[in-house]
Amino acid sequence: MSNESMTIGQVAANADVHVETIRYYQRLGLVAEPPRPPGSVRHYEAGTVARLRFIRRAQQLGFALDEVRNLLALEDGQSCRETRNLAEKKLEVIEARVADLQRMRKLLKALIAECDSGKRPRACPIIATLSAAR
Amino acid sequence: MSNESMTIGQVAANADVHVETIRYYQRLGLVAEPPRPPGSVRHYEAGTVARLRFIRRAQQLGFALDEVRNLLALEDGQSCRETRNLAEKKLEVIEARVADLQRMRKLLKALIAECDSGKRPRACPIIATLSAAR
DNA sequence: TTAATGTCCGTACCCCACTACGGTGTCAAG
DNA sequence: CTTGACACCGTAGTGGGGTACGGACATTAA
Repeated sequence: MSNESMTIGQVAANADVHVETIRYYQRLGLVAEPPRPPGSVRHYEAGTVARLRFIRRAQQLGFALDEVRNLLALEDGQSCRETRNLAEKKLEVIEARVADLQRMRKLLKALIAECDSGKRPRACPIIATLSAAR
Repeated sequence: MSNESMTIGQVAANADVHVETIRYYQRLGLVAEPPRPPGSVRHYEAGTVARLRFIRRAQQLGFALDEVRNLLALEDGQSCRETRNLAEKKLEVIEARVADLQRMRKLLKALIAECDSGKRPRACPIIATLSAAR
């Protein structure tokens, strides 16, 4: 199934992306476009599937395609330090986002509880609190 | 500075968004467009600034404008019970988002730590992990 | 050998969240 | 009362990340 040579459709099925997405990535230079044998279709090696999975995973980690391009560039360069730095920056972004969400979550929970207690003023106090300048 | 009546430019400066963004939100119905006095410009009350800050904040938390619209409905809503239910749904959304981010965070942290441990085989563990078949 | 399915390729289109442009109207300082 | 910044308004363009379309060619199952 994932032998030496696959069609783009087989690659797509294996990597769980659409054919058009592969072509899109080729246009962006994230995936190589193998030469087309005259009078035939392009043949892809199994490594392409791994590369596509790499892209998907990196995206799931919050990397934009532009950042993924950098990660892919490091794949050959074996520069672990640079890769680590990219990952660390991403980690900071994610942690800040989590902290923000946790604050909002806490607030929502408290406000829902307050709603339930019935001892609220006239208007629902939820957004009044959420809207407060931080 | 944030008195009774402000121009759209003052609102924008206070909320740290562009004037055009306010107009865009008005087109989307996220922000009300006050009546235009004949032969004059529109006047905004200070609450608009809070509303814009709320939108920005919710966006930073990863809510799309469409979801923000629902959040804002809490503010505009009259029925406390409905409001409470919306809040509870949003709480679920937030908790799911936190869980997602925590997964990313954990993975990234582990990978960074592995990088730092120096006992890495040959290749960068981050690249190796991203490359691995799922 | 022929019909169905898949590939190739360019171009166009989609959604989202803005951002820019350009012409006219309003306002306030000098 | 002019000048320059700002407001108004419609329309168009941008960037990210794809998705859809359509005609010509290739491959495969029947």
